Amino acid sequence: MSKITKVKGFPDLFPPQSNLYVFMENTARKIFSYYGCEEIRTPILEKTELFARSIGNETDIVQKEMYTFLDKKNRSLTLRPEATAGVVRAFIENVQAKSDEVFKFFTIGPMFRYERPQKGRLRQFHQINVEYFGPQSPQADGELILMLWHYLHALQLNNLSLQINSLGCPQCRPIFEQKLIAFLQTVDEAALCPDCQRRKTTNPLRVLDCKEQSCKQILIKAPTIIDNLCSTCRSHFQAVLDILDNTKIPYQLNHKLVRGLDYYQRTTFEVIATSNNIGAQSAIAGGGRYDGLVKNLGGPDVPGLGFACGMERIALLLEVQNNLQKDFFIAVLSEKCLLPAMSLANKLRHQGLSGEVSFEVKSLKSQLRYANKHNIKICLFFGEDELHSGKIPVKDLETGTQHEVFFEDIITTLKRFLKTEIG
RNA sequence: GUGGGUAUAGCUCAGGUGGUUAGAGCGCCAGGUUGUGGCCCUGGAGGUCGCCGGUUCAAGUCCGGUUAUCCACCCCA
Repeated sequence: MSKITKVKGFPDLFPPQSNLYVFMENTARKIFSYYGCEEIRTPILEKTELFARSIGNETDIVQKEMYTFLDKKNRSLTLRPEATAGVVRAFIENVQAKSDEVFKFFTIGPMFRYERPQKGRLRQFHQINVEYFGPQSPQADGELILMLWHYLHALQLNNLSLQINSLGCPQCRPIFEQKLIAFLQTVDEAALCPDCQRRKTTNPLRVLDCKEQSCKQILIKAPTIIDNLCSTCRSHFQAVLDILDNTKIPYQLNHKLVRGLDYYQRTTFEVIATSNNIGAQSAIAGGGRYDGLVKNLGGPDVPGLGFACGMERIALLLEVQNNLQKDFFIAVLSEKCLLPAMSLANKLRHQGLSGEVSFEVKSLKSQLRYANKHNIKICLFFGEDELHSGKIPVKDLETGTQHEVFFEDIITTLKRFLKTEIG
């Protein structure tokens, strides 16, 4: 039989790699709870229209990266390429938002984009996503970034760079865009790369983060968004920066940081890893404010903001953990002992001890080798002698010391062994 | 969608200019005298050399195709 292999870009996660994901998730739950942020779950599958309307029909994500297909009744459905759209949709459908009320949610799960896989990028990838609804105050933008930084710190990540920018609002952004277009018309058309010649009219902001050296050269003299914000946006942005300054979070203003999703306005930010094992896809988190989005998707006019962390990319920065430590291993030396050994293991596990019991009789040597390789702390030898004597050898594999213990004393003895080891 | 690299044991990889029974390290299994691990020693299992076709007396090695995978571009987390 030919074997069936996984779908391209859809990963299987096994230990020890999968342990990193558990670590990232548990840390997120812990840190986010300090901020009053609660976990929600929304579907992986949504109506295609949701993404077209929120992310933007002209974006690359919608144009060429979505897993879109028709179901049995010819409805166009899409595997979510990002989380925000679905969360906003769910918020509108489930939450009766009163004015001034603040909601803080986070969600963890897989996202899907049809792209060519490379380092730090898969077709099914995983994100940790935070969304705030309600607050229009820059205090919220600040807290969100603080929380993200707190989280990344809790993961003990180093060599990170926080990049921040403001994209303005529907009042001031168009004016800036006109200025930018005007600027681009003064430069020699041929000096721009073909992509930018096109972007110049379709999405002028994107010209700003073009990677082409020639374009970068030209853009040095381009007007910046920050210099062209309206007074409201300007003071909002300054208030966010004040929070970062006050809490001593290092950041870099990045005039060229424009996001690839249309819904962002005002504050946008991105965290870049500068360590060398991350590969070319070095943005590990990104987010910002999306005030018009809830209304645009048919909800109330409620402000929103959030960020996403790419778990695969963060995983590249984490040390792979060792195998799980286990408290005990019961070596079984005779067929007659298989049943009582299992029964003993059962008792120990119900006492909160972790461990394994051999499923078959093998040489003691090989069973000890197994215990040694699997991070077992204490080994018990269960053979026919023990059945008769009522005592069992208990060996501390780290120190090598060994005692004979009556069966009724095993639990207290093991707990004592494990305690002294820690203390 | 575009470009480049790689494909040999469970894993990481060696295998100049084609030439007998395809190797190493790690891992796995078993032994090194009775029921005691790690270190060390010995032995063993395990591969249609990604797949299809071509050149040749002879292909893991050369050529073509195909698939998979990695990396990069584009874009994004």
